[in-house]
Amino acid sequence: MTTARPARSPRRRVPRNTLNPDRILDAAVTLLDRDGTEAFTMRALAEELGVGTMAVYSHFRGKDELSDAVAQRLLAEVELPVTGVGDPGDRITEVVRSLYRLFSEHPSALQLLTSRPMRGDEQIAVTDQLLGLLRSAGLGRTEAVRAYVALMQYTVGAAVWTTRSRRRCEREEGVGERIKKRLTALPPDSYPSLTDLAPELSAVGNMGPVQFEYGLGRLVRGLLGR
Amino acid sequence: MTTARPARSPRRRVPRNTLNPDRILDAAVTLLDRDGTEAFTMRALAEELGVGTMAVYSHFRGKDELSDAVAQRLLAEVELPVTGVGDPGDRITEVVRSLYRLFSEHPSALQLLTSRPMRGDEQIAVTDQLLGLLRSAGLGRTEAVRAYVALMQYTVGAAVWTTRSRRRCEREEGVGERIKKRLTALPPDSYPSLTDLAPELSAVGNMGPVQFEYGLGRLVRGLLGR
DNA sequence: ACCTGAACACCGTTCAAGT
DNA sequence: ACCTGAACACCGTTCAAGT
Repeated sequence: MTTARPARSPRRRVPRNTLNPDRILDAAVTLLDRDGTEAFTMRALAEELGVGTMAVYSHFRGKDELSDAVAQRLLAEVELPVTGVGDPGDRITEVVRSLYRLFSEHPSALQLLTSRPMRGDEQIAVTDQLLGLLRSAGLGRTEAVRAYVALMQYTVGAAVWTTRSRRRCEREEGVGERIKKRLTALPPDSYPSLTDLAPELSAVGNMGPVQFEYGLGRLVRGLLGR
Repeated sequence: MTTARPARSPRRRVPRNTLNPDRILDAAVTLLDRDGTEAFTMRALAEELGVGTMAVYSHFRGKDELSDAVAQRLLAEVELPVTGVGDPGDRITEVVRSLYRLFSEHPSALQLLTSRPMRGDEQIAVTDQLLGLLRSAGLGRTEAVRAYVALMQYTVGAAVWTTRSRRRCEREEGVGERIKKRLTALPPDSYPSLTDLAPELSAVGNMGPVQFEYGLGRLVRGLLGR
């Protein structure tokens, strides 16, 4: 029959070989950045690509394998500073900062990267560089590993935190004002610091990078022991 | 007809008022701790409670409202040290540590707590206490707020990281050995630090609390500037 | 008021079929 | 080999109905 389907899309059979892993990954990243993790659906992805839902399965075993590949591709974007000179502390800060930038630019990458083990070459290169820098900053073997993990933990946490408060600011209007109102309405006897610092607290929402720099700087200082 | 259903459960109509918000929350936490976030389903929850799927909807508007309530209940478990004396740095460490413990004991709470804005009185009390301690440690108004956020970010990140690697250790056998093998197999010329520190790196998986203490100690030191 | 099942619009994925 | 639609077992939720 030629009766039109419920209008989903007037797509006819697409020429063969229009799809390949790269095109799929591009579309996946686009979809993820534009609509977020919960909209990252095999069906939505196929729609984005203008193909049938099952077409993607010819190139990836399933959503899990696809998600792994997306994480890989995003990690490959992290640019490592090649400059071999300079204060180790500064260079550490640089590498970690570029990781944080990745998470900020691709908020949904975060969930992908934190919800699955970090395999892959890109991750390996970053790790090796950081460990080397920490060692050359004078840390012992175990200490360097601990410091590396602490840096990763802080970065992931900062990114999760930032992403969440940014999402909130986008969704609701005038969040800062509302927070301030709620804080100043609290009983000062029970919550003296909270009411006192209401102005500073309500401003914290939209200062992701500044906040990250602050914490990272202090953490590096604490880790390197000066 | 009296033909048995496909055996889902031989449940008959349950007496009224067997359900209440508290019982539901208990079951939700149990389910979450036992089977994880992805198994936390309205249908599974109903099964756990021995009621029909829709029974829960008489007490919560939907899964979102229920999830909020679960997050609330878990936060209420955080015990705040009431001791009003002692080094501010130590007391800060104590509060943050108890937050981390909450996340460790209820891994799935983490996703709940990070995926939605922290509203609720429990969160407020923790925040006020930390801000007060940071101020009494000599930090300025803005600095105290920044330090508070940095501490939260580190805690969330550490919890996410720990949870993930623990899940991985549970799922797969002998992860440490496998990681070590993979690391020592890498070309030492390209990744000198990684291959050199293979023993320390492969041991990092199962030392959550120790690692957390290390990073937290250094972060606090950096934040308080000594 | 509280609990029920059927039904709806989603999801990932299997499978047999088209080209 | 690559792409297709139908179908299956899930999901959250609406709705009319039972008690």
